Amino acid sequence: MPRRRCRWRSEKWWQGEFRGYGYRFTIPRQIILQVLDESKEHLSAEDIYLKVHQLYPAIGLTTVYRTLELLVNMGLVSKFDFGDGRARFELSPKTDQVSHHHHLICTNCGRIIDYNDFVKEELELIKKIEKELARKYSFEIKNHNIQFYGLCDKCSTLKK
Amino acid sequence: MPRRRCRWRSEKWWQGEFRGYGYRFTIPRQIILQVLDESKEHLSAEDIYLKVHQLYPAIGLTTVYRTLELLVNMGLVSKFDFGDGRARFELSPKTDQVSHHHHLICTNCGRIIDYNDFVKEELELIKKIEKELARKYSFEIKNHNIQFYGLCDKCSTLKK
DNA sequence: GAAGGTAATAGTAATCATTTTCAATTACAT
DNA sequence: ATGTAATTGAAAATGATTACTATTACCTTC
Ligand SMILES: [Mn+2]
Ligand SMILES: [Mn+2]
Ligand SMILES: [Zn+2]
Ligand SMILES: [Zn+2]
Repeated sequence: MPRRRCRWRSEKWWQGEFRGYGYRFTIPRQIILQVLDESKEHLSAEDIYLKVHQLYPAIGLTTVYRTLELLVNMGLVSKFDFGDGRARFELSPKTDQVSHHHHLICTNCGRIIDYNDFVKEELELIKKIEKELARKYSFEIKNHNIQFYGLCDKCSTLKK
Repeated sequence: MPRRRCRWRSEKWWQGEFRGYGYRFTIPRQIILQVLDESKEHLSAEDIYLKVHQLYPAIGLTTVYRTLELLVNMGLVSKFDFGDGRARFELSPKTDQVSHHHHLICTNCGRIIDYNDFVKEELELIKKIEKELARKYSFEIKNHNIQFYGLCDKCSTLKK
């Protein structure tokens, strides 16, 4: 019978990331990562704050913003703008079970659909583009953002 | 010798668009379009306001915002978010001499590079994706947004 | 061409996501 | 256990965008 390590909050692998960067692995940071890890949605800073607040009411909104910025810089979290005036966050693909995907955004109801059907082909093209642009513009690509805007099934039929 | 039509402000073709929609082609709208037409940059609402203000000081910032929203809805203008907290605008590709292009964004200095080297290939892939996603998710794609983040030549060498 | 009705406008105030400030607390190497 | 720099939370500031309201421009009808 495997001995279960006694731990109040699960010690995910990313604790090591923090140490590597010389950052402290504090309770707010743990909780915020936990919340991100447990959600499949595209949470805003305030969404995250509210969930965090349930687990640990002492944590302030400012800390959520600060931590998210840190996590984005560390590459653990991706930040998106879906056009509704607030930033959205999700755990980065490499981070976990989450696979690399892109987004469909309904401009009517705001629904976000993750898709990764074509991500492989997209990534191939991107890799090619990346090389050429690096040569032509001496531009060092670190990241990309691909999203499609339109109408989801419900909104599409509704408009007819 | 071609007779030059006497006109104070050039009557661009988009005047027709307005009438088609049942909108008035007012002076603020003309000036704002003119400013967009004459600029190759990616202007924020305030950038536009300042330029407009030089030509026609009576026009207010609110009108700039309202007009931009209208123009975006009409499809004459494209709105972008390059991550610096303010929206950026440019005349839509179909509109004019402007060709369809995508953007490279330097995350260090904020420089924006237009490129259209691969846009053709990208658009082919997009068209394909579009069809499949429309089938699979019943999602009606109207628009897309592709941008690359990284370091421009200057910032790239600076960091070494 | 004048009156009436509606769309559009300018200036102001309000909103709201995000940052900044700063004193108090905490993690953690010693 | 202690010292110290990193981190935090509350409050205030910021800054882009939007809402409100009175005024104006434009178009239609007489
Ligand atoms: Mn997603
Ligand atoms: Mn451009
Ligand atoms: Zn929808
Ligand atoms: Zn740069």
